[in-house]
Amino acid sequence: MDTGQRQGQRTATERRRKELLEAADRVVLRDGPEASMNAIAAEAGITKPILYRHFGDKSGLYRALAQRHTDALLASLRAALDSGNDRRDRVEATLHAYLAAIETRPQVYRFLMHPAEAPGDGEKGFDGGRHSSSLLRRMGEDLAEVIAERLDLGPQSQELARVWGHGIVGMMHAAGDWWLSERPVSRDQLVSHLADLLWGRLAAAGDRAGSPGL
Amino acid sequence: MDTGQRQGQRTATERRRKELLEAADRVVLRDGPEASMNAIAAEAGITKPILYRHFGDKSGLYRALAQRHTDALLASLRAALDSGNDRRDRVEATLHAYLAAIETRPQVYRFLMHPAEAPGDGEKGFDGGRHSSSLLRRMGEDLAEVIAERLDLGPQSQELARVWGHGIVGMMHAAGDWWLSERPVSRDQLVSHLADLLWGRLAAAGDRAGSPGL
DNA sequence: CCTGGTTGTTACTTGCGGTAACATCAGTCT
DNA sequence: AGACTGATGTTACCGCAAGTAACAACCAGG
Repeated sequence: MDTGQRQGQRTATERRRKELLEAADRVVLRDGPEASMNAIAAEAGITKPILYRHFGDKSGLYRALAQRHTDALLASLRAALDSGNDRRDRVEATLHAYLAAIETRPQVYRFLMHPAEAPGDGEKGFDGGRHSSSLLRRMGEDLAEVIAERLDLGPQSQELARVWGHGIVGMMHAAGDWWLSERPVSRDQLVSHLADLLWGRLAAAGDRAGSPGL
Repeated sequence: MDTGQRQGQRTATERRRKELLEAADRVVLRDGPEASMNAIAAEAGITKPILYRHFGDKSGLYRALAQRHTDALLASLRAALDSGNDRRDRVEATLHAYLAAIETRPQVYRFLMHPAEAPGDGEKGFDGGRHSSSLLRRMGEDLAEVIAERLDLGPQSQELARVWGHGIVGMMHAAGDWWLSERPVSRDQLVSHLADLLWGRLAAAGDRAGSPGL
């Protein structure tokens, strides 16, 4: 049996792959998501074809790269969802975890939201809005799952949970993106304002005097 | 004085520009945002350099192209915000307007959210998350403005309005994007679920029996 | 007639993603 | 030992897209 050797080879290739991913990571974090395959190969001390052997094409590399960061971020969000004493605490902790992540490593964040899709990416024509980063989708689905399993939402709970999951994630994302680029308020304030929004303060607020009303 | 002639030239070039934009529009709607400058030029019956003379570079063309659609969409959203009888009606009408737009013209939607940024796009390095489409930002700012001028939110109303504007827009966007690609529910249901979320039903829902609580 | 500006062209450069063909070295099978 | 396998690595190339000269033609006004 040659599994002994096969195993050795296997782990060796995987170690190599990991090294390549780390090199790619450095380059992407330094040069942004538009980093060329040549640049990444150079950083790893090799040449292009090797990258292609390991990852197929650019989007393959980027997917592998994205998954590591995505997994890490999702784990921290899940942890935050299990912390705190009441629901508001948990929601605020999760928002904090997300915002802290994008604040401390904006390059990673930018990369994750912008997977730099392959130019010739399969079917053409009416394919709807399939552009979005898979991170948003995964976060939305994960949150939906948590909501569905922990909250009692009556008959349509499945649909509701998914809509809310994606909606809340989108809210967090867009607000975070805007906040990151302008920093008009502190993180604490941002979190608190977003939680207020989720707690229905928009519906409860009074119309301004003399306005047509909202 | 040659202003007469200059004016004539001026309007002529602008008419030409408009024609070029319309050709570009057709191509982008047919081939997606990755349409090449060559293809666009061919559709317009001319060659590349003319496009470059009019729009500088690809991102210039795309910005011009995006602005037309963005303006149209924003106008329809503003109209929706002024319709209806109570606040919930108005919010639902706005959600409907947005979702109807992306539903009936997904290619336009995809293009707007994905401006296909120029490869060498200016400053490098730590530039935070400046990736996002300008449409989201404009919608967020517009909504913030409406909220601030119509709602009485106490002392921090400016901050609150902006956070909410971007947050709500992000919620609408992410939920819409997900919905467009999976179509798990009807548009009416989606709108109603999202409005429920904004109306604080997440905070009000009860914990499921036996769950750790959310 | 000639000069200046606009419209258009062809032909080029540069840089990217991706691939083919070839060389090499390590361990395995007989 | 020597042939076989399979991974690592190379150079050199293809095709294509963005962007840029450099040149040709037309059409005013002096």
